[in-house]
Amino acid sequence: MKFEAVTIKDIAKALGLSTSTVSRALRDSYEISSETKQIVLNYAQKINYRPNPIALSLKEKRSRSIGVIVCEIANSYFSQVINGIESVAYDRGYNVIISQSHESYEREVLDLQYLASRSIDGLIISISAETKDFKHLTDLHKRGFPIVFFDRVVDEIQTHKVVTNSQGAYDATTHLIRKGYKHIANISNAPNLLITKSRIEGYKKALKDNGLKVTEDLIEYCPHGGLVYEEVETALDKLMALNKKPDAILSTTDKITTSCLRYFKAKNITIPDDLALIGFSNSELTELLSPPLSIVRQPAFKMGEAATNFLLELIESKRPITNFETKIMDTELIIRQSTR
Amino acid sequence: MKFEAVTIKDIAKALGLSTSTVSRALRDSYEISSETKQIVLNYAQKINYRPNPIALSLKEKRSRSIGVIVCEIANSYFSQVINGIESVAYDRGYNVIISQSHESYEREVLDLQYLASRSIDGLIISISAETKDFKHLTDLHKRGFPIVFFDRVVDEIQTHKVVTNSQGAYDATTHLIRKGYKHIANISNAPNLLITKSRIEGYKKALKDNGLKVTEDLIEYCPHGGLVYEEVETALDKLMALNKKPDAILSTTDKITTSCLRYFKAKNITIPDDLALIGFSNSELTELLSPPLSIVRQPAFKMGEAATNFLLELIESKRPITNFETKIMDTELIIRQSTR
DNA sequence: ATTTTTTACGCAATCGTTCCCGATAACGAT
DNA sequence: ATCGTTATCGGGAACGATTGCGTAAAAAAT
Repeated sequence: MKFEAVTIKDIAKALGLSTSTVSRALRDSYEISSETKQIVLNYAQKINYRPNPIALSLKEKRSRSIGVIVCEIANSYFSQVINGIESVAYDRGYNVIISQSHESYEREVLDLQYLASRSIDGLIISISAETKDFKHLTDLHKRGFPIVFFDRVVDEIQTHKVVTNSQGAYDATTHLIRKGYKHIANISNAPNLLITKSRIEGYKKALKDNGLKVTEDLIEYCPHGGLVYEEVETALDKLMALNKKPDAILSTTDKITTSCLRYFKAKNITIPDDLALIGFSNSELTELLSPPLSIVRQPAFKMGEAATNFLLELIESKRPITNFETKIMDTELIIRQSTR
Repeated sequence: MKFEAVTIKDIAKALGLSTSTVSRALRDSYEISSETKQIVLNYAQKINYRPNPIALSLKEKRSRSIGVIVCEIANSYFSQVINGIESVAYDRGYNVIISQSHESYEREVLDLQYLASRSIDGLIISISAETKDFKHLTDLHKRGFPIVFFDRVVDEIQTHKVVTNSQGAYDATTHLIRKGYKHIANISNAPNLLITKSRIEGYKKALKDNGLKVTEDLIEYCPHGGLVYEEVETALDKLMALNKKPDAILSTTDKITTSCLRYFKAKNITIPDDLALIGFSNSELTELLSPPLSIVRQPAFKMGEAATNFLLELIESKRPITNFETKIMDTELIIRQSTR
């Protein structure tokens, strides 16, 4: 069942004009008499004419839509980022097409192929935890395709980026130390990711600044970003089996944080009595959890806005941009009962 | 900065062929000799040719993309539905463009205008809580535009729909009654929505079936679907100010359920000792909440899949479909400690 | 050897829109 | 009366891809 819409030709035929005249009348060109304009405008209004965006895209070589690739939209952080992206895009007349990589490199490559063949004008991406090879991105980037990274960025590609700093992990760790915890474990995303490195760096620096030793055994990674519960379970099993068990845990992603909570609940480990827990999270439910969770919150919405502004600057710039910016945003530390 | 991609013309020119030959070679037409095919295929591969989907869309009068309008994607239920939509759409070679109404009628109309002018082949929508006038939808529908409703459907538009039945509210209410609660309040979405009516119907039927009286004072509505916390607060204030205070609460949307929890926490009302709470929710954190929440869970992912299959059937059907189906799906009752 | 068929390709229209050129008329200036 | 100017509009190419139709040469049939 096809849906036939009104075209400029229909108007032209009905009014006995040429398509050029109708087109110009609709665009309020000086070349068209005001009477003709009125006739065309009235008729277009009457039959509810809408320009065909596809024809326009073909002509203008731009689709006015941008692609977004994230691992999961059913994740508070990413859905908030997408809200930020959408709000800016909407204001500037762009469509947003969202794809999910589900933390799979293969799927990310497919998503990109799917989006990149000119149906989008630019891309905002947070790479999957699996992604170690960036050829799919560098290829596009080298050919001048506008890309902006956020959250999980790629170091070797020179473009605009939006990230949070290592201060969040630093502050969280410092907070734990001040509360008297001494064996602070860190459970993070895949080790190849820059945000993982950055957050572990913040964690380590806080330890050193407070005269505590860094123990590599206390650092665990989740290669799939905690998307599968079992990898968090394995990591925590290892931590809990240590001779010197941790007395506090810092988790550096949304998904891992709640998985930790699930684990401790299953094992009947009481927080914060047996163990303190603080984690990165953008969920709005953390204060309603048992116990209310101390968290590091990222300015997700603002990060989405910033990334989109960056991308639209790249897309709409007349000449190639070589002066790239990395926007580093502050996190917010919210102390509740899980670290008391 | 524009991004120039390879076209069929570039291949034709480079190989000294016509565009038709190249096109046919790429489509493996029988009219082209196997040697020519090989040459074209190799060259296309080498320069990484991708057909321009916009040109194809213009020619075929279809964009292979579908629009989705929901109130919020940062909502467990809707993000899970979107996952279901995406998985089917992806398999069938369709793009998904997501818009959020933020429970605003005005925004919903704008979103629709934005999407509908032929850049999408069909629409999957759950209308906003504010929407009482359906002209924007009926107009499109009358012109043969494929629309599928889910969750918040529109009665007067004849098309495929995907909903859950009133059994969820019935089961939840029955469960409360069995647990000995006698004054069960109901706090729901906007009264104009069909799902609100259906869920209240299930609630009332359960009361009657168990010999309890329906008290209209115990039913409260949130005109904005609980998107603003204050309306839930107002509703609960009213319920708590009743002479005969409720001893249990049934909330029928995700957002309202967690808002209830937030309210009771703020007021130091203990669940389930002071009051029992059961609510519709698709959040994965409900079992980690304080207390673990009894919930009615909707098969969100499956609903998204079903809606998409319906829509693609409408889109890809050769002749108009007049035999519309409403798929009614079962909810799942999960009992935890908030109703003990 | 001639006709017919097959093979393998090109031409040009098409989708809806814009925009570069022309074209035509009216009008004033010379 | 002729020319230049201006106002107003139409023709047609272009965007990238597909496809019906035409046609040359080669192959097959007569």
